[in-house]
Amino acid sequence: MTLAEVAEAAGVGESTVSRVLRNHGSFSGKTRERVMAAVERLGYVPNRIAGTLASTGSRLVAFVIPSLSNIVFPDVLRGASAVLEENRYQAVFSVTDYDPGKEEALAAAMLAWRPAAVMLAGCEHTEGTVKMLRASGCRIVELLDLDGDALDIAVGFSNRAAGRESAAFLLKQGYRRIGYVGHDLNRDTRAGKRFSSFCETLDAHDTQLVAREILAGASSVENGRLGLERLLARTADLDAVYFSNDDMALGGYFHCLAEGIAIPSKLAIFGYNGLDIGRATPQPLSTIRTPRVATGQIAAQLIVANAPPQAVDLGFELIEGATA
Amino acid sequence: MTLAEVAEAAGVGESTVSRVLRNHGSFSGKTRERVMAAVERLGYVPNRIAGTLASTGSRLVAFVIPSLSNIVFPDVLRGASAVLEENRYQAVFSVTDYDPGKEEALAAAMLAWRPAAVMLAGCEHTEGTVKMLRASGCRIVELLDLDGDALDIAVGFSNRAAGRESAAFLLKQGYRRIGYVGHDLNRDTRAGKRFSSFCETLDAHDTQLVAREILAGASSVENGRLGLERLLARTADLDAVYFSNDDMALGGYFHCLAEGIAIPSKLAIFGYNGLDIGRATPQPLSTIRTPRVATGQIAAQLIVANAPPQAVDLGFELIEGATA
DNA sequence: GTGAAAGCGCTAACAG
DNA sequence: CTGTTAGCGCTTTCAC
Repeated sequence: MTLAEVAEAAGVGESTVSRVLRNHGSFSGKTRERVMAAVERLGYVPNRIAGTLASTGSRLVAFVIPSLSNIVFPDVLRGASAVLEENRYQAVFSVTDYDPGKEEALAAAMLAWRPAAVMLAGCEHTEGTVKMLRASGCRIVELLDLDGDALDIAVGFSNRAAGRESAAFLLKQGYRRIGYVGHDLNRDTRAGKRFSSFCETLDAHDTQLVAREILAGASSVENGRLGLERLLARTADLDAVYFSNDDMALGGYFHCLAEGIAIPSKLAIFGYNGLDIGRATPQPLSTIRTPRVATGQIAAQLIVANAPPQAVDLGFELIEGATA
Repeated sequence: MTLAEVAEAAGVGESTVSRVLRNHGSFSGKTRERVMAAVERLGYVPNRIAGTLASTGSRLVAFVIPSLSNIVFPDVLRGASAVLEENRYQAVFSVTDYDPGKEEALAAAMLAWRPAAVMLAGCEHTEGTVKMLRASGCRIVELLDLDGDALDIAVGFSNRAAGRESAAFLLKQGYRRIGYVGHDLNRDTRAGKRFSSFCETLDAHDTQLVAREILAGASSVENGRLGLERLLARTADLDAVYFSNDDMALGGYFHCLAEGIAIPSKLAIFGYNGLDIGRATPQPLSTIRTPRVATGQIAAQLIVANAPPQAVDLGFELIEGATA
């Protein structure tokens, strides 16, 4: 079923059908009726592959994301896909597993589809990725990390600022024996940035991080629980623990519940992300809420509008729960 | 940058470049070297849009999923995308928000990209969707619900069986005053199936569901907590509550922790999905673990292998935690 | 307001 | 083993 067949059935030329279907250019009301009737009758579905090839720009938007397990990225996709669908754009994605080499390979594969934009997490990429992206001519959007130079458009917030504010908050609350439980920071560079600026802020207030426990692998509730258990086994006199994110923090929280460790009087817990679940726990989790869905929305809007290069800082919000 | 330019630079014909790049057909080692050198030098990235149009089948796989908030679907995507990436397929997706009408519209939009397969959640679709899908000639994969007639390929398990086994388990454990807390079942038809077969199983054992609380909107931890609170306010003497899924069940669990309701002696809690977080709570959650990632993997494998129509039952596993 | 024709960049016969 | 050629199904001038 092709456009030519529809044209034939409607008794008009191909270009007329094309104009009517895209509602672009001029045609009479009667022509429109006849074309639409034929389309309906034949059950014609335009071929966007052919359309994209023939026209200049595509309406594909490519997402190259580190993970689908970490709810952060589905949240971003969710925000973006709503906007893209409204504007007849199509989202395509692939998952790098936090591997910069894989990111490069997948970005290359994406570019082969000639997307209108490529959206990536963060601003740390291999040289090859950057070069390729730059050469591609398509729009580049870097998400969730404003601590670095943007290639084109960047939407998100500063992870360094998040780490800093977390430290400042814990200090303000009077905690001084602070520990850290995190996941693989080499891969998750945004968590790494939060951690290093957290430590710098402590230093600036003449406080040192007392102990840290870094778990291999991705962040998870189970790793958070295990991490805190290990940390406390080594260092008993902590008064607060900063976690790499809410998943980890929830694990720590559960450990305390299970062991009867009073929160926050005996031990304070602070996370990152502001997941909904943290507001439903017996004690609301103290954390930083990040604009994940909004990041996706804004990023998509900028692409749809073909906005000029820019960095959009959506900020974040410190949530003073009951755990710190 | 086109294939023609590469051919020119390498001093060979276009089809030769095409053959080398796809590693298909025959060519000499020297030709290969020369072509690859030119590709490298020019930074050529093949245009898959053109390639797809010219060849017969595409390597796009379209996912039309209800939600990205419910971790079930990112899990399925995760399993599928790993397999698809290995096989040089590309995943595209859109989100229906559990709206069958939107599913139809989005499926139509997907079909315009002439994907190799369309993957949908469940086997309940509008007549229009079914007709369109059938007419499209592309492979159809229905995921996570085997209780119905499959259009082509189906991968997942029986939600009715899950509801049945959940009820049987609670009865076996001696619970008789059983309640239910769920989210919008009209939209999430799979949760609806679990619930109805849960009730049927109780009936078959001369037990009636004592009370139910259905919350509008999507499942969430907060709704679970709120739902149990409301349910208990109306009906105090329950001994067990079945939740529409683990998110809801965790909310109920948190409510009990917060209110000092002893679990499971005073009230038992049973969920569905087997999320990892349920194993890290102070008491492991009793639930049914579903093969979400595997569903995506198998579905993708069947498409890549161009397998014949079939229904693949991956089953599920009842996890006897400490909450029921 | 409408149609004819020339591509978009690639693949797939088909000769050689 | 390699080059030539004819499309894939659509969009886009450009006449009419």
